[in-house]
Amino acid sequence: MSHVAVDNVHGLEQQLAVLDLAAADGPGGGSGRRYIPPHLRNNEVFQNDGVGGWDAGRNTFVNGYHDNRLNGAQSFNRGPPRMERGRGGIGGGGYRGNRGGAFNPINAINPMQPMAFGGYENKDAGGWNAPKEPYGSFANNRGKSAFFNDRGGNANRGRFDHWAKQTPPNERLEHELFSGSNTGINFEKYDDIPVEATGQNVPHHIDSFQDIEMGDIVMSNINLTRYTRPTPVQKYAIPIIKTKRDLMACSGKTAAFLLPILSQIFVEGPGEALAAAKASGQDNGKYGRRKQFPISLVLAPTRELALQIYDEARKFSYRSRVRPCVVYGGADIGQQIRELERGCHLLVATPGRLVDMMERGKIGLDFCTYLVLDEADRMLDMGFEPQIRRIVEQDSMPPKGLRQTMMFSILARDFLEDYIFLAVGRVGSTSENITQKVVWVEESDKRSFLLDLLNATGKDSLTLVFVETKKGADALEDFLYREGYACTSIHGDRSQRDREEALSQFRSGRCPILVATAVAARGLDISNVKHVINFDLPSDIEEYVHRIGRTGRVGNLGLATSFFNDKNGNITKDLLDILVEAKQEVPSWLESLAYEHQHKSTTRGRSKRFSGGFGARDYRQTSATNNPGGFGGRGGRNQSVHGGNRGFGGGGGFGNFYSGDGYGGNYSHSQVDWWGN
DNA sequence: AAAAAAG
Repeated sequence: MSHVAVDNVHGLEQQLAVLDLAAADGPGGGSGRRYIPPHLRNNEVFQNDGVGGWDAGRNTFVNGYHDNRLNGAQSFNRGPPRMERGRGGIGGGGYRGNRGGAFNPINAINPMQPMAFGGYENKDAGGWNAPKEPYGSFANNRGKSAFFNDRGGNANRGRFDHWAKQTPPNERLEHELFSGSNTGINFEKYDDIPVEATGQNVPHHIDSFQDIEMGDIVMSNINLTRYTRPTPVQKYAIPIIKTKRDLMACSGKTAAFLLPILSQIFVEGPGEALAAAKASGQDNGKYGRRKQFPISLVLAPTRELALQIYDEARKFSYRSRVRPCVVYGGADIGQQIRELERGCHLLVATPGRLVDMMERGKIGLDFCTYLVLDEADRMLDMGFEPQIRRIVEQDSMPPKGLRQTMMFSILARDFLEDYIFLAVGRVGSTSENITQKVVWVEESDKRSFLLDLLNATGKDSLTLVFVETKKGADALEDFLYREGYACTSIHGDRSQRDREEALSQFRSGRCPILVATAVAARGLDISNVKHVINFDLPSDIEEYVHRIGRTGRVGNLGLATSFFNDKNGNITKDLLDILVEAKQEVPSWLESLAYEHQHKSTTRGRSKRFSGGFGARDYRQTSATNNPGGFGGRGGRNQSVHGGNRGFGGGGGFGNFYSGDGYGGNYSHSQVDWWGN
């Protein structure tokens, strides 16, 4: 049980200190001279249309949600969601509420600053624009009273400020949540990671968690998790999200979005969502009781990842009134429904189960103003597009611009509005803290080669073995088991219970060898994986990068060994690129193979997802065209720009994204996978 | 010739 003194002295001065107020042309500025990456150019915000998004409907807010749901077409009339209200800044508009205002020089002042003038004099804007920062010095009372006045006398509304107060500690829960600590993290490595943010009015990044006011609850939980300093993504993402901007980032640690979202929820309270949930509780509809209206939704591609995010959310919402929930397939839905019914403010979900829940009337997204798509590219690859559109666009979720959307991948800008693009160099993928080895191993030799590797590995270090098929995973696990190794496996044909059991046995070290399919490649954060073995190489380089990213986490050293043979021709070139980029040893045979392969294959098609209307192609085509400055391109080398998660070379800056030598030659990724998809 | 996710 630890007590954390949160030093509120940091408030405004600290924030001002980190703001680059003087530099209108700097990262915080909005000068027209600033480079606007092509993927942002068509954004309506830059077209100065001066039409205020929901302004038209602003006065028609009717202090309730029932009305809105009946006339779905007029969703703008439901009144601005929470995030719009405090949008403040000076000069009234607030960033999104006044699109033309993006070019107003006054907005060059960083919106992160909790300014309290502006919204007040404007009667019309009053309630929404008045900051309600309980932490911001002078914003306090005025902001709140304006808020209350505007809302009328709904009793529920008045309670929101309690959400910023810590609830009493619970020793047992605290131990459960925080005892598995992260140890041995080499944070120094982080400081080398380059980050580039593009977009209008990019808030200044923070250098420590104390640099931005996140409130007692969040700060206390940060301390309990022993996160000493923010990762590069967090340094940038936290202020961006706190200033209510949409965000697209190549990679993200869960905390990069959870911390600022929770912090905002604590500040702003449940708003309509609470009222709606309460009303729903009294309304025994067709499907029974209680529809929940989460304030924030996090979508993830795999069940295990959803679970992991949920676990993090539980930590960061400890001692608060926010109740996180998770829903995913393969588990008892009744149990999940009962959990939901106990209250759900932040929902983590896999798409399929969420749609199910929505259809059962258990979840309403009407007041979901924070949407996170984790591993969005992966979800689209996996064919979740219809379900995601169903969730995001074809139901009651506030439209973009009225909600805040954070996406960790570079696809699907359909869902974003006036966003900031964060390009973050990777830690622990192709960076130098992973030693990547590629060895030529014929199919028939793989097993014995694997045994050699396992024998050479220390008994207590974790080894993750990737195979390409579920069948292959079972077979290899059997084999290893018969050979006397403590191992387990995870793949999509195993029951959810077995999957979770396998993961926990692996994590705990009871089974230090895990044989896995792609299900375990992304996002899973298992500390202490010393060795990733690609028993079968994937056909997609992105998948490769994610797999090896399971080792060398958070600055630790890791080893990745890949078995290569003539079945892996399709990945040769990209693999070579990755090795070079990460300054790894390149076997000479791989180099010559890549050369041959390049001259063999002539026309390459595009994979499905490039034609999916998500703007992905636009981005990819253009992303390599310009170097926004500061991170010199590498010129000459033909880097693949494929895949948002292929950040930037370990120490090499931003070469492969903004190669500076034009689009054409950079587009080298094999667009057709092994199965011609 | 596959994996993932709803059941």
